[in-house]
Amino acid sequence: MTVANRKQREKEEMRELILDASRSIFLEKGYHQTSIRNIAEKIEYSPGTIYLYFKEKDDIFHALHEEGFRRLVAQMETLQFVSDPFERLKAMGRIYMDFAKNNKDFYDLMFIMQAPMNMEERDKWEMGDRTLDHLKNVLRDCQATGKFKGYDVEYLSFFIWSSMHGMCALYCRDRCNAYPEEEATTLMHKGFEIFIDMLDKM
Amino acid sequence: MTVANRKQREKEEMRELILDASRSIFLEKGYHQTSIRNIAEKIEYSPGTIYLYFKEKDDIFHALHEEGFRRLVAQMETLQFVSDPFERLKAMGRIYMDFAKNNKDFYDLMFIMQAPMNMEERDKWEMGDRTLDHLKNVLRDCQATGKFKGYDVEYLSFFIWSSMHGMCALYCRDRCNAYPEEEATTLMHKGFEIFIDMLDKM
DNA sequence: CAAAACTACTGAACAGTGTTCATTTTCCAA
DNA sequence: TTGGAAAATGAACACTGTTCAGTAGTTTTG
Repeated sequence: MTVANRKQREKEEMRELILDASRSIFLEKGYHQTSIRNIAEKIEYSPGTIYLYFKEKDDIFHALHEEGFRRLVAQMETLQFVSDPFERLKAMGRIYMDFAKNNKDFYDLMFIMQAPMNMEERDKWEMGDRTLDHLKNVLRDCQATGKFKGYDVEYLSFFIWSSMHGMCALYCRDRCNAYPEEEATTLMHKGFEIFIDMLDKM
Repeated sequence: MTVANRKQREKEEMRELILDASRSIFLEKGYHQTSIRNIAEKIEYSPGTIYLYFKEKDDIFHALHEEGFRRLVAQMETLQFVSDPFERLKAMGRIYMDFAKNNKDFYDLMFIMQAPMNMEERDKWEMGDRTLDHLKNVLRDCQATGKFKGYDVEYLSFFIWSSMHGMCALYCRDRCNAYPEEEATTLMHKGFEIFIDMLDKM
């Protein structure tokens, strides 16, 4: 049994080794430079070996994608200390946007790229679902205080997520250049302010 | 002179031929299947020939990207018949969203992909700028009627664009699957309704 | 302990990618 | 008709993801 256990653990360690290498290349040189051969070279194994631990390249990115969600969920942890529902919603938005600003590549991988989405249906979005459920719950809490009365939480959550994602996606994909006079982060900050203002008046 | 003219015209025709082939492969099989060799085969020329008309592959996608903007601007034409500024803003949003729904791949190319953005600075976004200016003008018209009082048009336009883009981007990149119970187009429609509702109360 | 079985790993091979460039073909004016 | 310019070619280069026959190392069995 102990042998099987060690094997199991070694398998896990190897996966982690591959993921570490992949993450570091991905964050340093971007998605397209993160090739199987580059990863293999970094961990000093042959390219074929990687396929003994991941079915295909996108599997690696799916794993990193999940890691991204774990990071985001971790950032959201502090929300439990914000008692007022609407304040919690605002804080949630701020955390979401800061995450995109500080983890551009992870955000891209999680919410924009197709690569990690080409998976079997199972646990495709387990982590994403958790975050979304979190948002829906905050909205329901808001509704309990009389805010957002009459709105369907499904659609309202989609709209709020979209508004935040829109700013983050324009940021990640360099469309903020459409405002050459403005700093991208300023646009996001001011955009967020307007959004909050708007939700307030709702 | 006539010979030079013809040469010029033939050059233009060849570019158009390449773009037609590229567009048809792009719309049928997606970005990654649109390879130089596939395009070359379709127009029955060798791969090298394409480089006599486009400096690099992304040049082709930049051209298609601009074509997308011309299509969108064409759709926006009808807006001139909507006299009320706020109604015009709403109509603009509807047109924008319908464009994304009906031209998913073009929308992706225009607002999400990096490919056509890797260009020299010149005329990178000439068409995009025009659309954005259009939005800003509509917002200024709204302000002239007392709506959106006190908001900076720069930031307000960014926020409004972001909200619309967010829904369209989640749609294009299959993140609407986060709502397995809902049809993606329903989400967009309902999301847009909430957005309008919100702008109304602003 | 030796042989057989199993596992981990390799790296060449396949089919594809964007891009370049010496060579050939085509065109047109003198 | 000929010579020079313009246009087109396709092989070559350096990559990509992925597969798989073969090898090396470890474990189990006789």
